[in-house]
Amino acid sequence: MNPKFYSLPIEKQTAILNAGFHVFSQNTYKKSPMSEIAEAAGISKALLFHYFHNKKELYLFLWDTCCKITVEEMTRSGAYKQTDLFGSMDYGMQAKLRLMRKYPDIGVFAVRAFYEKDPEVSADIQKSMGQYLEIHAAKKLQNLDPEDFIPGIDLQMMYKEMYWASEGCLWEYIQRGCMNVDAMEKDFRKLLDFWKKVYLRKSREETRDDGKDI
Amino acid sequence: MNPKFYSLPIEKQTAILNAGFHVFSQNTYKKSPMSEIAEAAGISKALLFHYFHNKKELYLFLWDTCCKITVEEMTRSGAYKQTDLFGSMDYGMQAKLRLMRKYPDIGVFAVRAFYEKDPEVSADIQKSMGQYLEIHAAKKLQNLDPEDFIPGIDLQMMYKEMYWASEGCLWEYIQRGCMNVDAMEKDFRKLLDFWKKVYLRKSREETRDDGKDI
DNA sequence: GATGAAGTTGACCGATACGGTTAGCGGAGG
DNA sequence: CCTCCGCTAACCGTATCGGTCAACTTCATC
Repeated sequence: MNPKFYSLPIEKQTAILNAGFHVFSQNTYKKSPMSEIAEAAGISKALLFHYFHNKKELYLFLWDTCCKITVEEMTRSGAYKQTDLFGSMDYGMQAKLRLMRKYPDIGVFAVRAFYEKDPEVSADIQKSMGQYLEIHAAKKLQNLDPEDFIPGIDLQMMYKEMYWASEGCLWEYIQRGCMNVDAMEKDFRKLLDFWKKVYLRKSREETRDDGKDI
Repeated sequence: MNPKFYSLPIEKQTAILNAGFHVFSQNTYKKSPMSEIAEAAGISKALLFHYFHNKKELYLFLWDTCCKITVEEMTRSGAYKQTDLFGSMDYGMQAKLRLMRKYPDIGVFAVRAFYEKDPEVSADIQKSMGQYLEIHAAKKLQNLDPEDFIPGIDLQMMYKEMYWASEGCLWEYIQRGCMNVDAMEKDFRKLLDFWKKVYLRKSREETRDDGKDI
């Protein structure tokens, strides 16, 4: 990959990145033409080939930057430092939203690349995964105090359920095509509030008096 | 579309359907070649063109059968007749699982087709949507008795959250590529049990004694 | 304003893949 | 033996692909 890419104005750099993310997120690796990427980025195909020797190199570069960017944003958000569960979820969510605002298709690109089966790239993708995978660990659960939550609740299940719900919400926006990040943030925040009210013991105590009949 | 398609042995019919669902779910309409569909169905391209005059006809046929099949399965499941929320969710889930067992890619195909932008087919897709859209209505919420649930809970939010969680769970399987429907059913059932325990008032009453301290 | 380096592109190349057609194979039924 | 019918290999004209290259623009330097 040509280092001159980095001396491009940043808007053009992200334009190229986003064009790549977009095209590769819509189709298989083999069915994603370089010409389409160039057009989406607003440059000529020849220039795209000037920055990246071939399609494979561009693809793997996109994958690498995708991973790097995500990890950076997540660690920088402080989501991993926070000990409070909902707090760290909030920070993590904000980091994700910031990412999607700058790179609308990075999420879909990531999952497609991860499950890409084309032998020309799949091996390299899987090989580079080792470094990034353990970060997402769900060890969050280990240092949770059950006393904070409503009695008898399965904390692992609760966490899984919250993860799925936020993923489901996210996919609803993704599928729609146009990424309205502001509306997404509102929805996520409503989810967080809902969970706090339902799962946390303290907030339950406050409203418990209403329901002591029967 | 050639009516002789229907006189094929049913396994071959579903093989062709699934091949179409699969290929069209992986790529854009334009980037999904008929040859690939034929190969996935285990027949020659020429024969595929014998049953469907051209690509567009096959695509719209797939879309129509997709809608028809789904509506049939959902109404037949009794999910719409049930008045109990979790019961109807259970039935609906079972119907969905039955569908995905028979047509593993029908879900992804449906969303991709719905948001397909290719002018050759998008208009026809959108036109035929009118008939099917109102069925999915969330009027379930109207005849829910708040007394059944824990006090102070936002029922609409609860329903949305449950919907998102099941979608998120489903997408996790879908993205992985291989569709392990049995594992999916287990996960869904665990979700349902979890929700019942957390949201329903009755089940909360039973476990409340454990947590009356402070 | 001449010069040269750097940035950028339209046009091109060989190969392949596409949607769709057709001639013909093989088997069953008369 | 003929004929119908399910089915396919091979084919056709065209479009598209990854990748290259010569030439054009831009712009700083002298």
